[in-house]
Amino acid sequence: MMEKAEDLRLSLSLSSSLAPRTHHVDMLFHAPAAKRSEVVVAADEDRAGQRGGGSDEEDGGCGVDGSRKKLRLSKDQSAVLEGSFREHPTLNPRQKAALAQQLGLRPRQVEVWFQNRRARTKLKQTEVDCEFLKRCCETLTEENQRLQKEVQELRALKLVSPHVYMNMSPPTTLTMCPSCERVSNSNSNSKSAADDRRGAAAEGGGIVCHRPIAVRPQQS
DNA sequence: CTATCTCTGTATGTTACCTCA
DNA sequence: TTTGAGGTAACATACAGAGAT
Repeated sequence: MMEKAEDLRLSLSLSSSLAPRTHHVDMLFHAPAAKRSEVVVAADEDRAGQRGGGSDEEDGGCGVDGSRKKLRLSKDQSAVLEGSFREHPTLNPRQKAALAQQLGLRPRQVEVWFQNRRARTKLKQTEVDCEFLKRCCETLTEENQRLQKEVQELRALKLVSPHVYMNMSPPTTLTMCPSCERVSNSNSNSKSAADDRRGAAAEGGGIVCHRPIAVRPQQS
């Protein structure tokens, strides 16, 4: 694509003329050849853009001193870009060029806008996901506290009045097979939760697969 | 067919600039 | 007028995939 030795020298001099950006130079030394040429092309493209007398030459790209001037996109430009993004979050080269021409921007600017827009979208989604997981966590914590409390109450009841304990209805809406750890709703199947408990107790610890029993504190 | 190289596009993180309270 | 925070355009870097050799 390019003459690499010349390019490397050129890019080094260009980068040193830019604002202090040490790893730019580092990258030119450490990146594979393909990356170096890519960087050079991108840099040249931008400079060509500002030199080239495009419609945005006053505000696009970097100034002659290497400081980068930031273009503020107009409301109309943003609206068009937004609309385009909604239709397709990624652009093919033709769409990019067409959009750039329509908006009076350089294709590179359109490309950058789409990159940043995708990043913003992803960030927003991450925030939403994070909120959702936080709520899940809170719900589970509450549930856990509720169940712990229930366990304590049952332990106390078992000590005070074992007969009541053995004949009471299932204490929770959730049941779990202790061996396979499947959870299901109770109250719907077994003829008697007390039977289950007795059965489990009879089998010395209650390992009865697929036979839902109420979650119980371990016997001590 | 496989390995390697090159190019291109995308994702992600960072920097610099602008606006506004 | 100054200043700090937030938004965002521009840039840096790593990586993946496709095509060529």
